[in-house]
Amino acid sequence: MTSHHKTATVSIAPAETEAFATRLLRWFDRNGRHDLPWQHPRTPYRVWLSEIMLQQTQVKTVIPYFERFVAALPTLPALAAAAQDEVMALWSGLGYYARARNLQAAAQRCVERHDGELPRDLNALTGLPGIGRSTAAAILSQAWGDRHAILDGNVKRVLCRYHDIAGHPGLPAVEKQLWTHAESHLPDARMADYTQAQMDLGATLCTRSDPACVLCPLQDNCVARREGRVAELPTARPGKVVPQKHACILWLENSDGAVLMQRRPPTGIWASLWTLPQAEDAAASRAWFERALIGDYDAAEALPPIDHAFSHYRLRLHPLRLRGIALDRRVGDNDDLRWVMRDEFAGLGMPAPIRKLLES
DNA sequence: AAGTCGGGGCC
DNA sequence: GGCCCAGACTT
Repeated sequence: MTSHHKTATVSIAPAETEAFATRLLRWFDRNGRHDLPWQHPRTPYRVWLSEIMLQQTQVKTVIPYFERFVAALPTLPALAAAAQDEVMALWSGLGYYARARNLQAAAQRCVERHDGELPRDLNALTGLPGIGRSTAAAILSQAWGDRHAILDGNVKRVLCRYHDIAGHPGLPAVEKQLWTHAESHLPDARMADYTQAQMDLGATLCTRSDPACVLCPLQDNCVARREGRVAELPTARPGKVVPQKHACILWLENSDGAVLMQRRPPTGIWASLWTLPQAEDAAASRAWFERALIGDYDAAEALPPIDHAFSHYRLRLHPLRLRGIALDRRVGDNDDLRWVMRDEFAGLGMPAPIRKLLES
């Protein structure tokens, strides 16, 4: 523990509190992002969708997904009424697929209990699946201008530096302290702009590496800047060893050229997505094949392995390709296992590495 | 408090 | 290659 580390008790001078929001808003008017897709029009549904997509995902990545999603499902009731496969297909490639399932479940609950609209209330929003405290605050402030603090990755980074707070921001004790600071800086007006301004500052100036402090509207009061500690804040997440896992996947085609695909279970990795039949090892792969299919397993062509990295483990997929296969009549084509033609791929939610393999 | 959940951007 | 990103949820 270093001497500069702050305790949980904080006190903010009123002048400094005012300076934070005032300077940030003045900077935002000239230098903020005013042309993001969800800002025009800035409806509650579009703000909500953008906030969910932006969880752990950069703006640049989200934009094309957002445009495609709102074009297909332009309103909350449309999302609620859509087929789950359509929602998953629209999300396919974005990752963290629980976000998509929670999004639709929340939409359906809004139709049932909130007259088809997003509730304008922090606790009601937090009670919906996929919406936590920060996302609820971001929705309320941007959609209606309500006065709530957010605390996302951008704000955490800015506040850790501005107040010189050490310790990984994901730790509950540090996070609690950051919430206190975030609440203390709130302006009395312009909440939508203020919320966007914080994110813009974190995304464009107060970046993780090589921040542009000389351009920062908060540089005069930034403690880390004054103390020369900007580069070491926020404190990095403690490292962890990620395990390496393996799996065999079967790329099977029938005489029509259709590919056999399987829907994954509703929980766990790639939940509810369509993927190639997968087994833990070669023996299990062969056993499944011989139980379900008619064909010569030993004639399969081994394709180069595919390496895929998750946050908490690495996966090496070993594909086997085999053509001219038929399903055993006792197994049959059903809701969770079916032959898919190439022109149907776009309509199915598939893990990114599987889609890449099939479309290569 | 720690683990589970993707995929891509960027160094 | 590693680390992180407009986090939430489960255990």
